[in-house]
Amino acid sequence: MEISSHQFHLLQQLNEQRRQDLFCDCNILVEGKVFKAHRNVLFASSGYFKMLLSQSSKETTQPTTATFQAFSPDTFTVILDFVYSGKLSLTGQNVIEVMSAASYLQMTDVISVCKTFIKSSLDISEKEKDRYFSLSDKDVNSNGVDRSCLYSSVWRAESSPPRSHLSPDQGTCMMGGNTWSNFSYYPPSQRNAQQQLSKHEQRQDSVKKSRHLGLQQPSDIPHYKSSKLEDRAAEPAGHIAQSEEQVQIETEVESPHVGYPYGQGSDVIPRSLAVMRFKCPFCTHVVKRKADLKRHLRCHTGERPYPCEACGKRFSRLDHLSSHFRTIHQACKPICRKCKRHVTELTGQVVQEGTRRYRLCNECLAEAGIDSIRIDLEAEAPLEFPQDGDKDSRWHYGEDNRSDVEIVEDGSTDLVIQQVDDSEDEADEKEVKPNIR
DNA sequence: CTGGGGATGGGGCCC
DNA sequence: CGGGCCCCATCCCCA
Repeated sequence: MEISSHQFHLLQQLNEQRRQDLFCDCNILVEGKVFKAHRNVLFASSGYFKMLLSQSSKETTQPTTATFQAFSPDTFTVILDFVYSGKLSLTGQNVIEVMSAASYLQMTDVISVCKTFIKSSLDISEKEKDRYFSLSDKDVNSNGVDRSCLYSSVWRAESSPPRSHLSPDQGTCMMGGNTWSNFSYYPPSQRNAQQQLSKHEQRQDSVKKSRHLGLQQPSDIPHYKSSKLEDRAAEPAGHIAQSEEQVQIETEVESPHVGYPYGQGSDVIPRSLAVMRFKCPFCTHVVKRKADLKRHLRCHTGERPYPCEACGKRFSRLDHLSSHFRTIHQACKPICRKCKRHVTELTGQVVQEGTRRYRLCNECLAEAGIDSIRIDLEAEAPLEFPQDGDKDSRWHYGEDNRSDVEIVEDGSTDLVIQQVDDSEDEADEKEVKPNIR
C-alpha cells in the first residue's frame, strides 16, 4: 500500500527544517549570502553537490560549506526553493540565469524546465495568431499581472509542455494537478545527461579564452558573448520588462493604410495586409519567421546541437558546422594556404595536421621541407560524423573539446600529406560526413 | 602597433 | 520547417 502524499509531506517537512535551520549541515555561500540546507537533499538533487559532497571530508559532524560566484543569491533562492518544494519560479527575466545555474549545478530537470519555458515561448496558438497584439510598453505592462510561472517539479513524459503562460490574457500560472505536482525521480535518460554535464564540469578548468566558444561556462550564459549581445544584456531593466513578454506577434501594415495605431482598430486590418512578426523575449530582435526566431534563441540559450566529430567543437547551426568542416577538415579550397595560388591535384597536395587539412602547392611543400613525410592513410583515423538523431540529447553549455583539439592540432608530429585528388576527396566527404550535404 | 586574412557567428531569405 | 547559401560583423592570429 502506498500513501501518495508521503513524498510531498516528507519534502514539506524537510523544507520546514531548512527554514528553521534544523539539522542543516551544509552552508552555501552565494555572493556573500549564506543559505543553509541539508547535505542529503542537495546530494539527491544536484550532480554538482553529489560530486562535491562525495569528494568532501567524510567527517559529517562538521558542516560543509560551498561557495558560488557564478550566479546571484536570487537565482540560488529559486533553485533551492525548487529543491525543497518541487516548484520552480521561472520568469522571462530569470530563466536564463536559472538555467545557467542549473547547468552549473547539474540539475537536468531544472534545465529541461527552463528549456521548455524558452521553447514554449515559440509555441503560439493559431487562436493567438488571429489576434492583434500590441507591442507598446503600455499594453504589455497594462495587464498588471505577474507573468512568472511556477513549474512543479518534473513533468511526466506524456504530459505536454506548458503553453498557457504565453497568453497575454493570462497572468500567474500554476502548473498544478497530479501530473505536475508529483515529485519525480530522474529518468534514466536524464541521468545520462547528468553524467555528460558532470564531464563538462570536470572540463571547466581547461576552458580556453577563445571568444568563439564564448558560452564555455555556465556562468557565461546570461552574460552573452559578442559585444552585440553584451550591449543587449546591458540594456536597462525597462527594456527587459518590455521583452519579458514571451513572444509577441507584431502585425505590421504594409499597405498605404499605415495610420492604424497600435492597440486599436486592429480588427479591421485585413489579414492579407498584415505581416506576422516574432519578437525575441530576451532582446529587441524581431524576425518574420518562427524558425528564424528559434534559431535566434540559440544565441541566448547557448544551445549548440551540432558537434563536429572531427574536433569536438560545437555549433549552433548546421550550416556553420558544415562550413567549418569543409574549411578546417576537408581542405575544400583549391588554394595553397601559404602562397594563396590556385592548386590542382597535379600542382599541390593536401596536408593534414591533426584533424586540420589544407592544401599546399608543391613549391611551398618543398620549401617547408615536409614533402618527405610518408603518407599513411591506412593508419589514419577516419573523421567520422555522428548520424542525425542525437543532436537534441547531446547539447549542453560549455561542452568544449577545444583544449584537446588544440593539443592535437598543434602537434607537428601529426603532419600527414595526402595527394590532392578531388574525386577521392568527394568520396571521402560522403564517407566521412554523412550528415553534411 | 597595424593591417590583412581566416574563422566564426548571426541575420535574411530562398528552396 | 529545416537545410543551405549569402552577406556582414567581429574577433583572433600573424606577418
